[in-house]
Amino acid sequence: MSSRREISLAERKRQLVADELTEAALQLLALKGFDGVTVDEIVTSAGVSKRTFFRYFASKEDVVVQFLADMGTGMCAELAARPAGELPSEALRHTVWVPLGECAEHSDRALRVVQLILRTPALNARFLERQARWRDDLAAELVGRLGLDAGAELYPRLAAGMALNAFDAVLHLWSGSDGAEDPAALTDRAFAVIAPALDAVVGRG
Amino acid sequence: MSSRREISLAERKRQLVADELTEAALQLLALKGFDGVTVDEIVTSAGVSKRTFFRYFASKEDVVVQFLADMGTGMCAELAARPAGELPSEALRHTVWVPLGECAEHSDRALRVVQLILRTPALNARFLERQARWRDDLAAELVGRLGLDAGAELYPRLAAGMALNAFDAVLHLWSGSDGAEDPAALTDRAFAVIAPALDAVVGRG
DNA sequence: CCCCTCGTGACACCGAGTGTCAATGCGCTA
DNA sequence: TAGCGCATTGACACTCGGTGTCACGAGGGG
Repeated sequence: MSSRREISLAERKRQLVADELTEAALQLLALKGFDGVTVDEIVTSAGVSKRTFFRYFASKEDVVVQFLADMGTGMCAELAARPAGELPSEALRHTVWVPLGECAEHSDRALRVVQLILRTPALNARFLERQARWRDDLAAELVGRLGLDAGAELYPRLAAGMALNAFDAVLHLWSGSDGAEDPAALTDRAFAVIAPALDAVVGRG
Repeated sequence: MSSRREISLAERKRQLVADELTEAALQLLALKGFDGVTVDEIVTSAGVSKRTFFRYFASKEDVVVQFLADMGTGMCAELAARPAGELPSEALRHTVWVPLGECAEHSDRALRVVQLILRTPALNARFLERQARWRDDLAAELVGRLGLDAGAELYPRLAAGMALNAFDAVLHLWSGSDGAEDPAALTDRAFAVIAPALDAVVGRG
């Protein structure tokens, strides 16, 4: 009977350590910048060993970028959940709004993290890597969604790329304005620009 | 009178060392993969010290990505050189074709390098970083080109992003097909998809 | 009560990247 | 031709990110 509890307990312990680590890391990184903080400082502040840090995060960048990990899966799930008949531009706009809405919600912490990521080359690179993975997932979802044959590999990839491109632009403008700009309005304006390309395919076939 | 010659000689020596380094690196990397080769192996093969390597390249990734360095400046120059009245989709299609055409030209070496970059996460990340810089440059060029005011920051960024997105998609398909796909045809098809969004702005104002 | 497993810390180690300094080569000038 | 100045290089030590290994302790099951 303890197997369920044991797993749950272990899971909670893991989560506890992970939270402690991210908390310590985010505080130090926001204070001294990404390159100004060593992993040893982080683990000393969190009270664990360096080896343990790398058991929880694959790299020093990961402790920041992991913060946005579930956004990708959330986006893909949202796209899968959109009604079948919806226009691509509408479906993708809602899809991209999932992580953006989260940012707007806890704008206090999210803004600092996003600004740290966008102004730190190493973090930005990791972020772009992650976006590339999201794009592939969204493209695959689009193929199934629109019933395209496997030969038409160009449109889904471009459509997913355009959506994430809009996502990226909104994030930059929001971060650059220190949160003054409204993400929802920016998203609407961005999708107004790209919608003609997104929806042209349904008009042609 | 020797100042010109001296500079020229020094320049040529620098170029010689750089070429030797990239040559040795590319050969080893193509053979054993990015993570399977250390910088020490490269410099031993090239006959210089490790310190010298890092005087020529900022990082181990750079020795590969630098291979595509002038592509960015070439693209920006091409966009600046396009006729003023040209539609954005046309101007950007020619812009993106500059690096693609180079790839198609020396497809033997370019293909191996591109494949190495796209399948190596660390190299891919650097490549995406570089693309982000290109996107900013292209966006700035578009602002001047279309006479947009500084307030409309959304369209130029999205347009440049879409163009580079198409560039990236073409590169992936070309690389994934081992060079079998025709880059020119892929580029045309990709821009046929995104053109409605690219040119909508001139129809509206 | 013993065993087994899992998480952790400690330690050594590798590889990327940097700072520093001495030596070398080369053009220039007296 | 001798000497000066500048740029490039090699050698070395060092920091830091990241990994492999092992021994230890806690906790749970037989």
